[in-house]
Amino acid sequence: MPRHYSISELAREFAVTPRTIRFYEDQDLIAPLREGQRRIYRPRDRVRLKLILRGKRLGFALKEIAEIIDLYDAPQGEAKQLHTLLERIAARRAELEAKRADVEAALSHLDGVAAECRARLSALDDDDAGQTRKRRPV
Amino acid sequence: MPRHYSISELAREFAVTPRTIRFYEDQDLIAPLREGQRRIYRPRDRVRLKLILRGKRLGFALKEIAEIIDLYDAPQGEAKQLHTLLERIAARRAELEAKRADVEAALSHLDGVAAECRARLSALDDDDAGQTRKRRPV
DNA sequence: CTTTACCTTTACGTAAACGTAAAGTAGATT
DNA sequence: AATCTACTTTACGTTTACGTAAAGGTAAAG
Repeated sequence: MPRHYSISELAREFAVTPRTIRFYEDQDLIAPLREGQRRIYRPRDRVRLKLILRGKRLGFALKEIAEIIDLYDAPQGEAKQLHTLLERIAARRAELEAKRADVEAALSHLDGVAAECRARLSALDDDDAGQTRKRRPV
Repeated sequence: MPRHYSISELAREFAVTPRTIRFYEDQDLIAPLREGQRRIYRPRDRVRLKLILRGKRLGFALKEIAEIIDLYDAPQGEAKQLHTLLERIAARRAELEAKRADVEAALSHLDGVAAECRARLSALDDDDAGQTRKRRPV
């Protein structure tokens, strides 16, 4: 595994444009090293990008994603800070569980429609059978 | 339960503005009746709005949501159409399962951070105990 | 030495999803 | 009759998340 990546390497891997990655940097979501003028992305930068894109797929805004990522690489500090960190993690957990509930609801709704769809299909088959006997019933 | 709703009633219930609901109508996502000039929303319109908002929470664009909703109230038609409908449903299902996987990954990642956080806390407690004996260990 | 392949910054453009104001309508209330 | 209250349309404004040139730097290849 390479120690670091160029911007277009990362762009290719995650199917985004370099512009997108530079934009995330501009929004302080990622902070690659520089080698002269060029950006050098370490594995941890790659992980951050991955987290950003996952957050996007789940419908989080970049600002929210920034807060979420901050949770990940901030587990330093005193006991009090660790406690507030745990609270913020719990809040994010709740958001994610809500999203999971939404996904489950959407899935079961979709399954319901599919079931009805298949029912209509078998009804059509039955009609067909009653008239022409061409298809076998389910 | 009321047979129908005004736009501001729906807006209140779902915590959006009337403007938002009118916008969805402009985008052909919803089509209320009219009583003179006023919009009248039936229960099915309310359900549609609910589906729209759920789609939004999951990060779908309004155009995608339009296609998804079309799946729901289109289960009419011939066998061939029903088959292509089933295929499109399967495609949406795959998208939703991918989203669910993303949610699960994010949740377990978050749990990992929380665990590390608690570990650091107990380490701090241990240090404390070794020095002052004030807190009990976990 | 020039071309090629990447990279850089700067900056204006754009699509999506509404926000917000303006100006008017229509029914209920005082 | 006048004033609310809730609705309407029209239209320009705004934020987010990039797209898309434009103009230039740098190192390797031909």
